[in-house]
Amino acid sequence: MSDPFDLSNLVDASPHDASQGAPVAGPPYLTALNEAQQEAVEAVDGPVLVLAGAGTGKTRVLTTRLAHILATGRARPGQVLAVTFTNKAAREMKDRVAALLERPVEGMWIGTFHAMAARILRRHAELVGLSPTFTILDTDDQLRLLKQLIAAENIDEKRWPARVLGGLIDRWKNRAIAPDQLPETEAHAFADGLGGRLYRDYQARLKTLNACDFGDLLLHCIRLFQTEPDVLADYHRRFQYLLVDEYQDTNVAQYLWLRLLAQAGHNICCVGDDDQSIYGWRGAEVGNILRFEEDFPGAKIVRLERNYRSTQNILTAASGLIAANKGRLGKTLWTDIGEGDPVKVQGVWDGPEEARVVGDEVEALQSKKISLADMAVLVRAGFQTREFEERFITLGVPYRVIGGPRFYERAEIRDAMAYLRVVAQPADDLAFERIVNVPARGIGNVTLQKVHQLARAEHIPMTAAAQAMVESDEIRGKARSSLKQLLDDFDRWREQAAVSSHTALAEAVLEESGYVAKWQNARTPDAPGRLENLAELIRAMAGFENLAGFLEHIALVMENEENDSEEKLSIMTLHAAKGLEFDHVFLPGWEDGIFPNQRSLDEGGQASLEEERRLAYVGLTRAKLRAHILFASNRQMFGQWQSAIPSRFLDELPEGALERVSAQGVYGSGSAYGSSAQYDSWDNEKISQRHGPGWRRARQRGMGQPGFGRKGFGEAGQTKFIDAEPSKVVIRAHAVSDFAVGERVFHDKFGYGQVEDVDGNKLQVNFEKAGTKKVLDSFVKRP
DNA sequence: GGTCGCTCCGCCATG
DNA sequence: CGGAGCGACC
Repeated sequence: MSDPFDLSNLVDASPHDASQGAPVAGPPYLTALNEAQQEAVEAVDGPVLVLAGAGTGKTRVLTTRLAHILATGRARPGQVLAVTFTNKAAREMKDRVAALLERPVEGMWIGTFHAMAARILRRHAELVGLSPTFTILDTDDQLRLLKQLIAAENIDEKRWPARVLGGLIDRWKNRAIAPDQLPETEAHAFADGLGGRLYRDYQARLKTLNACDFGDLLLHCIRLFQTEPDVLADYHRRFQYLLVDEYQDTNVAQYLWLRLLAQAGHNICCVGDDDQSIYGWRGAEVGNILRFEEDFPGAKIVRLERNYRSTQNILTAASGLIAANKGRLGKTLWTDIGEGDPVKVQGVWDGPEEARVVGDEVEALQSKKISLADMAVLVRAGFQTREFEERFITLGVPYRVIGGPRFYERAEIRDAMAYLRVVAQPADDLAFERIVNVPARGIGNVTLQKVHQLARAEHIPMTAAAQAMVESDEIRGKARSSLKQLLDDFDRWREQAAVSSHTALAEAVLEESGYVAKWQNARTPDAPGRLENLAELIRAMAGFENLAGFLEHIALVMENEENDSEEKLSIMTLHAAKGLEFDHVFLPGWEDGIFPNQRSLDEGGQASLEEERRLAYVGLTRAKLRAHILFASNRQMFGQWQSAIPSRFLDELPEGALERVSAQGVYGSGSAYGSSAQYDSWDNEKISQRHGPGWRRARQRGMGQPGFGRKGFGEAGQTKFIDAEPSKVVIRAHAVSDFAVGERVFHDKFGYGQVEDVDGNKLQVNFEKAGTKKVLDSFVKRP
């Protein structure tokens, strides 16, 4: 056989000429790229920032660049490090590089930041005080640990919830702040100043448990690089080329990690789009991408602005929207795909109606032989998926929710994993606690507390403490015999682990522990599904060499894998949709409070509003052929009806790229609310004919949009227009309600109430039955 | 120790 | 409204 990595077939006679810009016909994979893309691929030496707008072939550039580096012999697969944010992106990159090279790629370091950091950390765990078998805790383990610590400090967990502390620690770690570096002011953010101490306690506990949380994977790695120059130098030699996807989403820790690795060769290529930075809430620093040239002097910047994905109307709408943001690097996307259909903006009565409209349209598309795989519903928040699921179930439309509960988050999987973790690592107290009485074997809270106490006092793992207590007389009766049985079982499984395969071991553990029997005997309807999941777990294990490798995979990678190939419509959050594209995209819930999200606005102000706007931009630019935005007048939240106001983003969309569609009485005519008009005008075609073209004509005459959205609300409102800067017109500030504070009003849904505050055309009304709510003045009338 | 039913709280996005 | 968590009761 020839060299297993002989790539000469991919490269023309003189491979290195490509970098010299010699006018030879490049390798075939290069000629398929446009000029900017080629530039990004061929600039292999020195730092490069590729500003890749949505749909400009970013992934193609990344993968081609990787293939190019390998094919020209600049590096062997093991000398390239490529990091992404999601497992999906990593997988795609692997697959596409393999496709380009026409062979599977092995030995390449392609994966998420966390997976790559974990891989490095495993090799040098002792240097940061861990053993190489360290456990990676997920959020659930983390939470239980924090609860214990909070209880140990006699802090009221009701007042200072563990999840809040978890969130704080997470943010500190995103910013690479160790407990001893925590500023006093930050420590005070939790339990009157105990935050810092709890953070320290937590890190100490992790160490005794030989465990890491997600943030630690990067932080330990950074510390390793900083304190062990030899190790770092080794990685400098190893990684000749670095590639970073979605650079705009890197946080401080990831940035430091990258900088340390890129210190030597500077062959770093970062790809990103500041307009798609949507992870500020988890510590992403847009500053990283804006600062790239300073960080890497002499960096080459390549802009990808030719969009291959969307129609001109979609791009116009998206560009118009994002133009309202400040502090952008600035890009102008263009396409020659053609104008396409206008972006549809539709107001509906309420949430169920919204789902119905989308469902109807999906069926209409289906009847035109359009595949469900080419359609997606993109929502702002997870809870919004429900109404669509219900509707699609009713209609019999196959769908999948992407990013729902993960496989490994299911209780039965976590239980099974806990057993295996204790086998692999006896010091894993969290896992031990989880399964010590699952299935129930008479080891109650009292026994557990005793074990806990001894373990703490002696600084030994709980399994060791339990062993000691079984041998002494401290525990009696059933608890003692059960505990002894369990510990003996673990001893036996550990012996077996040395001799049999990990799948056989897992089967034995689940069987002999009585865990399978627990579900077999359960008479609940979910039991068969859980058993099936356990079987799936064993099947998934078969693909791994050993138990350790599998546990790592589960902790970092495992996703809900659908093995059926049926075409389905996708429902997912906007965050999950980044990087994807669909012919037909539905964007429901464009209402102030939902999108932009109120909590985001409350916490982050202007910066958050801009991030929300980028999210809207991401949503629109997922669409290839058609985008359909919806908003509802009434929305049920926490089981209560709320009236809703159209998203301010709707005002920012350039009119020329839109088709506004709205049922009369829903939005548009203040007086029609509550009249019969709303019931007879659901037919979209009819409404469109009746109102849509009229609005567009009106707009073209420079008249604004009578009868639509905020701008038209309230007959008393004065609509002003500033021609020079249409996108900056703040009409709502001028729309003044003629209701006065103190006035008694009537609302169809909420009944009678008293006006407490007037803000433009928005009223704050204290309703007698429904309490204080914000409503638009057009929704109430004088009694 | 397990189960039922009550209360409370959330619904922003993630590896 | 729905799920988690907790106390009362079996």
